[in-house]
Amino acid sequence: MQPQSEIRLTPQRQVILEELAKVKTHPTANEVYDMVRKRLPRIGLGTVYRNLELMADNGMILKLEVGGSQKRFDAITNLHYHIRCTCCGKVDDIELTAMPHLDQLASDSSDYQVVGHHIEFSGICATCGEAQEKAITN
Amino acid sequence: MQPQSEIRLTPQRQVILEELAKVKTHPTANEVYDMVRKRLPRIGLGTVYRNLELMADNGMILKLEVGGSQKRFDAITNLHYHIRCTCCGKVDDIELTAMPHLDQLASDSSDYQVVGHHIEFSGICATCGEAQEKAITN
DNA sequence: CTGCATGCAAACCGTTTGCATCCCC
DNA sequence: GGGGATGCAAACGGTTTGCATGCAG
Repeated sequence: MQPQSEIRLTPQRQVILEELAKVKTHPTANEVYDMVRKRLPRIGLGTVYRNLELMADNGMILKLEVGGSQKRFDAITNLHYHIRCTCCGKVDDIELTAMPHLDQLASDSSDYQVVGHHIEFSGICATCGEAQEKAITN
Repeated sequence: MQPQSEIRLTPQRQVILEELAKVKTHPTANEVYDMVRKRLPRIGLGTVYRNLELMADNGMILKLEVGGSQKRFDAITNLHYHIRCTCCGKVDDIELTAMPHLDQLASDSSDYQVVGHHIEFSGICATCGEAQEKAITN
């Protein structure tokens, strides 16, 4: 997770990093692409994918492999957990103290070299919940 | 999670269910397809996808939305956790007592209606670990 | 007879990759 | 001038879907 090797901070990479740090959501690669494109209209989608991947490998950002078909990215790299709306797919942080000791338990009860864990809650977000209620009362 | 509506148990569905129950791994849709095809050579991949989805909606099986690009399916539907090999993608069960109370905590600290959670460990499985060591000592 | 289920193939979507060009060192 | 980075477009892998046919109730 620590930097493997210093990577050159090209304008594209810098903008990707800045835009990612700017939001508290956990955008997909495509959403990052849209954000970045406003500042660098000629950037290619491939470049965004390549650099997100690269920066995740370097520990500069976090690649969230959550449920749903798309990967999401996070500028906050310390251990924290997420909740995903099963309705709209939105992903939010969950304020829950990290439980790094779980890794030890998992290590004891398996023949894996455990490197980490992630907890993903699922639920209905406030927005989708309201929409549902409206649909029912109609 | 409880059965929404009884679904008809066609031969295809029965075979899918049986084959899924037979293995302790967590096969992808394609792996299920391969298993089922040995008994029903003319079954279509679309049918497998449609029925896995349907049976998951009915709570008859579990759809695992773990990291990696593919969904996996599990005949064991009670709450339990998993570990995924970051090297080969294999998914195993982790013997760790379920912590259903986490849902309450998440509920308290968010504006979601929490419906559940899943813990996914990541690590290197025994097979991949050995392969790595061999590669180094060579 | 009607409707759901199937097999098949084409479409789809997110992601990756090959390649020619560009730019920094 | 050389090696990595980029833009672009084509390829890819997993999944979904439309449609004609089949079969159970």
